[in-house]
Amino acid sequence: MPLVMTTVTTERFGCEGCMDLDEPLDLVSTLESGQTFLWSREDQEMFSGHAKSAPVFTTARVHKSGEVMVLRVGQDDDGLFWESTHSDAEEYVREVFRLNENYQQIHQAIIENDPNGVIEEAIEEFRGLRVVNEPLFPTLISFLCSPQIGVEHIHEMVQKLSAQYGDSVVIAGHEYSAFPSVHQLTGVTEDELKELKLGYRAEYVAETVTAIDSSSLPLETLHSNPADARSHLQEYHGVGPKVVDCVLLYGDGRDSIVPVDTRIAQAVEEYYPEYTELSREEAARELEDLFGEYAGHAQLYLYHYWQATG
DNA sequence: TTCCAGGAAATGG
DNA sequence: CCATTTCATGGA
Repeated sequence: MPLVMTTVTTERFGCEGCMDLDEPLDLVSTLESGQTFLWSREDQEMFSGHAKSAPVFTTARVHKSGEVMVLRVGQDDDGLFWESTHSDAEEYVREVFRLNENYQQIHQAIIENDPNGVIEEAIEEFRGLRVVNEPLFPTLISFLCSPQIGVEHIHEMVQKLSAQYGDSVVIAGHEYSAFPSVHQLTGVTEDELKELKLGYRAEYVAETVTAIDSSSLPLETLHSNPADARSHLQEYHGVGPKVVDCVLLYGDGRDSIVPVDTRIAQAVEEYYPEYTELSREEAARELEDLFGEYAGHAQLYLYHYWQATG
């Protein structure tokens, strides 16, 4: 189990840039609402020369060169700023936050398909909330850890997995760890995972990692087989109907998928009562039919809207 | 102490 | 096939 530990002596990450945003982006609601658990809010000032009122978020992940890339983002009135160990970090930022998407078009599509106007209200209230586009494997393991616990607790588990088994770098005395690869998690026992307080989810993670590792096809091939991605993922121990939908929406860029959890089920009862009698799986497929190509975004706005009102 | 937090597997009808 | 129970953990 190779653990890469690189010490970088520079005070700063070395590279930085900024982007004007065509559409609003709310980092807090986007990164702290249970879509992704790969970013951490850092209690420190914004980097060089920018306002320090807004929160700053940091992640570490494996760069395409194989090195660990640390990436930090923050906002002020001038736009979205980033600093990183790697000069091409903007590509990663654009991918995660879908900065190249036309959000007016996405919003218009789901508003037009909504029979009762809730989605339009939710978009108004949560302007800047976006569906993230994160890597597949970390997203799968994250949501394997998600049943019956809160967002903060899931985040803790994911950060512990990263610190324990992932590659890391040290910058100015702070260690940043990327989420481990399939290979790095292969062979980790259920007991070791329970020491990280995964509880009964340790069994899910251990068995799923083993299954992926021993499969002849890499996990990423799911992206080119969207038709049977759902049934394939659900063969993994611990991956049920809701987890698989989260993985497809947040970890495979499939905008039309509608995960239905307890909160969405409550929102359906309130705003789409014609689906109340259906199972969650059936309701999910009906909502996808209703909202169309960008139904997953409608789900995210509805999730927040119902949290705020209920 | 009890209840709940972005559920899923195992069991019993 | 559907409904019920059980599964660890931490925080309120």
